[in-house]
Amino acid sequence: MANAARPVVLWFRGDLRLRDQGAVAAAVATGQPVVPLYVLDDETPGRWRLGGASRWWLDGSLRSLAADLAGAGSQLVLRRGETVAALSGLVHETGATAVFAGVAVEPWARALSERLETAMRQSGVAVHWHRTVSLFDADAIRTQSNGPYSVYSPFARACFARQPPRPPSDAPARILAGPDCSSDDLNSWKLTPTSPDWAGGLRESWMPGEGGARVQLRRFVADALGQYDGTRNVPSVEGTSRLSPHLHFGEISAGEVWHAARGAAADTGKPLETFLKEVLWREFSMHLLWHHPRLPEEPLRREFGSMPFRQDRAALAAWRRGRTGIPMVDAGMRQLWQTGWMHNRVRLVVASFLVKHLLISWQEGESWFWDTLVDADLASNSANWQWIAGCGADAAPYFRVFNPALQGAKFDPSGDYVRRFVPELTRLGKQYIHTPWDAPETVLAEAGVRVGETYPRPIVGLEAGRNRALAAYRSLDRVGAG
DNA sequence: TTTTGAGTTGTTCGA
DNA sequence: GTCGAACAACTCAAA
Repeated sequence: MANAARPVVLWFRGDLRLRDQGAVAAAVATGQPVVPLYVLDDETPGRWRLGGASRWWLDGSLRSLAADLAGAGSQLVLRRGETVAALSGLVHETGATAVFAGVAVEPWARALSERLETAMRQSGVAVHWHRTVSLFDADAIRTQSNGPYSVYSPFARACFARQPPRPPSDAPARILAGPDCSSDDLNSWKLTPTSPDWAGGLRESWMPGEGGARVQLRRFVADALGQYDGTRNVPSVEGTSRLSPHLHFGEISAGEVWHAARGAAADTGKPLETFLKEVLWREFSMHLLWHHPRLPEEPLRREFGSMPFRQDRAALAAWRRGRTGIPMVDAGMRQLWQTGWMHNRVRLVVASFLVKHLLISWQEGESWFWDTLVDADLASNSANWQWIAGCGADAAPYFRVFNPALQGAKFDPSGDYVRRFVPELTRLGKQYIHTPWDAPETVLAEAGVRVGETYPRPIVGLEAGRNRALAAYRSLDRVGAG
């Protein structure tokens, strides 16, 4: 076989797109046939294997990618099992001369990259890495003393001071087809639930895939970006970008999001800056995970390791299912359960409630989010849970305890968000929608609400829970941090 | 090396 | 009803 006819393998991981994807462009630029590959590896990630909602999303994303590849004259190969074995097998079968792939930030994925490189080197196959998920190279943003950042603001300043990301590059029009290879049938992976089929709400809410990502980006930039400052905190309004799952699966590049926002919002200075800072929070989370690989498991500030968290299975179950008796918390947890996503503001409220009012460890919340969020992302999930628990980078002071009733009154004053997800309270007016336990009997009767029967009594008093949390935090020994 | 200013997202209390 | 202070001290980043 002449060398020019030998193919290269294009390995997709958290970058399931053809547009503005460096590994795709580089593989095509070799002029050799390209064998695109996705590997479903449930062994390597350990406890961070894909959760249920993520699997549902992945199914749609892979169908979209396969269709787009077919449109370019190529065919996606699906393999299941340990990644290095799968890749080695494919390289051997096809006689590939090189592998092109994106750089990942998850610790297990980084270790995998190293093992792959070793294995390929022994076979004389080159591995070419490309930055496909972040705006900047993992090691590029550094303090003046050449260390990693652990405070967000200077990190963001450093990002803004750098060359902005390059304009997005187009998807290749044609991809030279490789040799025929065996591929799994995606249906055999059973990524979508059947009995029971709990994904109805997900199907209604989302369009996974590169096409869906671009539709969502255009919609956000046209409809919501101009008012982003005000409406992003109002959960009853679609004021946020809702791009998180698309970004997590790499269906759209962070650079393209950056450019689309800049281009469209030249005259909306403040909202644009606020939105770009949100994009940089994602970047900061990746930065933290890169430099602190234990971030998903251990508190960044070690003195929080002795936090007296409680084991309370009943309370944890009530939180998961949205049966705490606190409307704002229950609405958020039910939105998550039904749609695979929760509004950012409400994530803060439910997370603070779990960790502080219920005094249950942030790792429990992290695990539940991991299984139920379509945008579950190891870096963002762990960094944000640590932040709300007070043990992370740049964390909130311990006495900052969100009051879910007050947060509801402030950001969902009409109660529309609560009523959408907590139908038991549909007929309750806005005066008591966030505090039904305070409502007079006549008001409750009129609304058809019986606290303790049709809707739970609060599983913890807001003031009692707050005081218990403050006492627990005060008990920590802050001497000798780190 | 030392110093200085700054640090996502809040709540409560008392004047 | 509104407003400022208190809630703690500590660590980071940069000059």
